[in-house]
Amino acid sequence: MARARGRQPTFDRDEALETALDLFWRHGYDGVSIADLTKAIGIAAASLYHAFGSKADLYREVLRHYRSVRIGAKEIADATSSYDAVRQMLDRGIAAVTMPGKPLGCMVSSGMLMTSEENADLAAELKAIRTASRKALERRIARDIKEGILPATTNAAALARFYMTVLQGLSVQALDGASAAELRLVAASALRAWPGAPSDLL
Amino acid sequence: MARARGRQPTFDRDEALETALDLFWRHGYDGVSIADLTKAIGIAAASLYHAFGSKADLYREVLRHYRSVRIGAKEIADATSSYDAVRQMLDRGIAAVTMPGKPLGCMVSSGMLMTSEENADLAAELKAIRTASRKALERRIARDIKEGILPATTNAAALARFYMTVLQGLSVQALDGASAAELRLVAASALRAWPGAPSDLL
DNA sequence: CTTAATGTTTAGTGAACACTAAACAAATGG
DNA sequence: CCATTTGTTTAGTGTTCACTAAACATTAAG
Repeated sequence: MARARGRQPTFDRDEALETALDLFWRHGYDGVSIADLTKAIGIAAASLYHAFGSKADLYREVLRHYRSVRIGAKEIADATSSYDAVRQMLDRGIAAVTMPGKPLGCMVSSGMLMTSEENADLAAELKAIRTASRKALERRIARDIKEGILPATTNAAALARFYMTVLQGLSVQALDGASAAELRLVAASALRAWPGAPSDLL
Repeated sequence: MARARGRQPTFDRDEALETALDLFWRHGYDGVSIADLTKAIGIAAASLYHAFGSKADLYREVLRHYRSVRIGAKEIADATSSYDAVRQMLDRGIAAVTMPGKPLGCMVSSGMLMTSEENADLAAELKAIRTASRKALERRIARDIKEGILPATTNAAALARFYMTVLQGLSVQALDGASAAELRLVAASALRAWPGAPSDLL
């Protein structure tokens, strides 16, 4: 496999994606302009379009890169138990929304929640990602119910939705300045609602 | 008190605020343009500026109107118990984010979470509202601890933050299409984490 | 009726928006 | 060297952005 034929790019595509990730993560899709991106990356607008297609396509690629580093449907399905899946999801979620040197919050949990109709397609893609995670958790919980690990009276859909609710709320809390330690206490509270979790009083 | 001196407005100011509320609620601050507002209200841009000052000022007034109809720091402080405050907060929150005929989600919980730096001041005002609610709940819980209603080992700050986290997550879930009934099950799960709540297994 | 006050409209401001045509630059293959 | 391929730049496109100056319209006070 020889080198590509034409002129070589003057910028590192992965570095540019990281730069775009930082901007989109920090300011959201609407809050970042093409001018912001080209200035931060250090290229002309035409180069950015040549490399990434459009602003929406760049956002999609940034989002794919962002998601590849964190826990998703696959990790949930592969967890040793649904309780462990939830614990891991919350732990990793907290780490993700409070990473030092990175923007606060989560691009998926807090991204494009309210946006114009012209960006409705991108918002729908984010919503689909959130829904897929919830469904994966629901399936993992249902499996534990079928295997008798969780009581038969457990409502898998409701329990999965509850922990997704907490996860999404954690992103808002991080954006409002909560530390990882404070969020771990929140996660601990949430885990007290797990079916069969010990009550500390009475 | 006689009538005002000059020409009478041709539009109802409260109706205009309601229209602006619907737009901002549905599409967020960035997702609504002055052109959107003037078209929906049915007035020229100059009239809107004459009546409301600026887009940011209009948003502030819309937000004040929006908040006046829902539970805030005062209702939390006046609740008969911190548990009741939390239960009411979740119940009313669910009703607010799933009101038929109204936009989904909550302007405060899901508003301006990621925005450009030029709107950082508005985002900070929303953050301040969220923080004030959390602090009010924390004080209400601390009072119940001091009065012996809650165990002395209870962490008021952590518990308040947990239920604010759930409340903010509920808004995302509503935006993603969850029904009020589904969200009530989420709230029920969350209340199982209350100190001394009965565990349904062992 | 005149004056003052207030709200309206038309018609615009300059700036920023996402995006692109066209020419130039640098690389490989023959 | 020449052709081809690819990425670059400059210099724009038309549109939309939030916002406003100035003239006109309607009201009450004097």
